[in-house]
Amino acid sequence: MRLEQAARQLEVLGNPTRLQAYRALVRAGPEGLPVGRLQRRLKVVGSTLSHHLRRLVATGLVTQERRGTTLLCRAHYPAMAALLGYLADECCADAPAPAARKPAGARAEEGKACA
Amino acid sequence: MRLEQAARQLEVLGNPTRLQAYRALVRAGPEGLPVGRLQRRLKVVGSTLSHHLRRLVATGLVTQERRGTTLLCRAHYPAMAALLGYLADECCADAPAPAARKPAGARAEEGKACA
DNA sequence: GAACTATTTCGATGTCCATCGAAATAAAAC
DNA sequence: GTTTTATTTCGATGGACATCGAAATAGTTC
Repeated sequence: MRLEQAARQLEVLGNPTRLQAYRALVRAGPEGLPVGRLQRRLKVVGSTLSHHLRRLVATGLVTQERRGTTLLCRAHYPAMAALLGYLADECCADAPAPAARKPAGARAEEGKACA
Repeated sequence: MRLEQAARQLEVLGNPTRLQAYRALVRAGPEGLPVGRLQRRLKVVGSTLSHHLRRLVATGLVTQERRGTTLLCRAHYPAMAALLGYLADECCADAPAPAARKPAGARAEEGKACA
């Protein structure tokens, strides 16, 4: 059921407002950004942003940490790496080898169209 | 408005059935798969699969080509690469350099957390 | 052109989601 | 403890989507 998890994360990233927020966090790096700064940057109503951040956190793409009165948000990079890997890995895994037989134990590298 | 395009593609991939179909095509490699084979593999009603494929094609993630009576579907790898790049690129671009000043013209490589 | 296979379009149904404003909570400052 | 700032929860609204079965279309074969 790994597919379900990936689909959930992709769906969460598939909303323009959420994608914008997530990208801002990715750009911000390990220091992250507080909710308020995100809100001002994206020009979105607070309650709406809160809703979106909740979904990002729920799927493991973003983490939050209290910092006094503000809430610090950070992109969770391992989750991003896993998701990208899920999409890119096994590319052409089922493709018939163009000419040569794949040697046993070797990953099919020939014909990789998504290099 | 490149963000809108990326969000649309992510949202399209964010449905389990569609993600399954897309992954099957990615695995299949450049040869692609006909609709009927996808249908049997995913065990999904024909009309539903047709609906999903239409969305994958509409966002440029999949291409189709008539092959006699069957319709051949292929993952469009440049689109996938562009989407993955959109997510991964500019990681930490806004992050303050930890110690050294970034030399002018050089991309901030230090602190890249998503390597 | 009739029969057959492959795929799509249509119409209907139920569900989930984005967005907002107002009110509620959390934490700090005074 | 009251004021102030930061963020969330609540409730409502309008719109989009997934799924299905039945009927329609495209293309092949006889």
